[in-house]
Amino acid sequence: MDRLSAVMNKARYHHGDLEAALTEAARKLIERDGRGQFSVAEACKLAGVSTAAPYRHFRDKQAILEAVAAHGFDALAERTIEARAEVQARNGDYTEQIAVIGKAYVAYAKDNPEVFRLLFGSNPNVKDNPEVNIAGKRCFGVLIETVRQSLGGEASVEDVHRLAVPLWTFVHGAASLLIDKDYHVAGSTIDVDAMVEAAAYALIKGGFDRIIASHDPKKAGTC
Amino acid sequence: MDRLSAVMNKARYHHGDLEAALTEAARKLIERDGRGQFSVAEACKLAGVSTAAPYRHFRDKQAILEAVAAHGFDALAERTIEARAEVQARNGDYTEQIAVIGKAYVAYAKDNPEVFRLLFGSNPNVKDNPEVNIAGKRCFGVLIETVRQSLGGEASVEDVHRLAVPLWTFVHGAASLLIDKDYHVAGSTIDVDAMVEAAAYALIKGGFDRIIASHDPKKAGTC
DNA sequence: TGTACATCAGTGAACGCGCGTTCACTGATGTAC
DNA sequence: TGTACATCAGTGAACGCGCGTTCACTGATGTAC
Repeated sequence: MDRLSAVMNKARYHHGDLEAALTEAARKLIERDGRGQFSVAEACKLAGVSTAAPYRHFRDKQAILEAVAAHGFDALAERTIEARAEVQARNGDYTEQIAVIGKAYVAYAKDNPEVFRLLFGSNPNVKDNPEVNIAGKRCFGVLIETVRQSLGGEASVEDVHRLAVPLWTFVHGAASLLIDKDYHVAGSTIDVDAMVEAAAYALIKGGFDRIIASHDPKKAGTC
Repeated sequence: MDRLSAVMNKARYHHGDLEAALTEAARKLIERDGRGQFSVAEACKLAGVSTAAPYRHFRDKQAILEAVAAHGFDALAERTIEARAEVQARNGDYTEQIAVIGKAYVAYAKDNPEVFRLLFGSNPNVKDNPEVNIAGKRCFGVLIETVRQSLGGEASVEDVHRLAVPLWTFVHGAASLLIDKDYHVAGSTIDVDAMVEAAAYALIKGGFDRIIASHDPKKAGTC
């Protein structure tokens, strides 16, 4: 009885890991209503605490969003690594590894569209947070690493980026247009997975390096 | 004096074209603060009318956003058409026309990032509005038309889409990553224009059709 | 083992704020005669 | 040309609402003796 009531009081009073619980509640609500509709009060209701409780663990609302974003980047990185590992176990084809990373990226966006928007969109800009920024770099690093291996050990950082950035660009465009339902204007059904795979082959083998190398990367520099 | 005071009274009282003035004010504010921060009250202040005035011309706040979006699609279509016309005047190279449409798309996004997000993002979904939807289709039609010409008169709708959709996908990814400052994680400077041009050539000439044709568009259909 | 006390994660009520929208109204405009 | 009147685009004040955040507080936990 003493022990039981102690446990129940603990359950009622000291949450144990309210920080994690609130982050998860926030993630769920963002995914349900969109990041623009997310409110601290609702996250509190879902976590079963008062509206003042979060401020023991988070600076403000923005800090909660940043925690969700950091976890989101971790989850995205994990999915691409897992997808690549499956291909690695079967064979050593780097192009296939790159294609499967792209498909995993799109699949993550499809499964978590609102968190995906939080990760890559802006306003509020969650990427200024150092932890989020590091998690994002780690994410990009999965592709970078694979592209480097595909080009062989002697490839420079610039060479790796020259291929990795367009690959990312295509895959990100596919994920964005898919979750934002923009492909609807095309009016026809689109097999995004097949398209991503085809684009990976086209960009890698379709002479992309040759063509982009003929341009001076310093003229008209944007971004 | 009678005439002058009449003009001044008119200026003070009957706006003339408050609908257009409010739409423009909304566009400016969205571009300045982001669509999430846009408020009807601020648009009224900028247009110099009371907060009740908009409801003579717009159903609600959402309707104002829809008006901005319809204009945005028109402006985007105009920019791509203009860019294409310049190339058409010089030569008949369809690949160059396609590339320049892509660069115009990215340039529009760079110049109007928040309106671009309004056009292609979601929440609130402005694309359900018929006028916005039609304007969006007209926009996509510029690329479709050019791709059709590049493939020759006998190309089917499916063939045209098979090439146009990946081209759009790449360009949209470039625009998104650029305005959302996501290329920052790459850490290196990126010449987006050169990349878009190179990708257009790679996707058109790099065997894209051949590869994507080897996949069954009906299996694992997404979107 | 028992007691006193510092710590700290919660509560519940309240705040100030900005928002979208509505209301009864006012006065300028256009038209019929 | 002048007058009466319907129309309609504005005003100004107010509403109800949900929000992020703060406050003094309470009571459970962990520790020193």
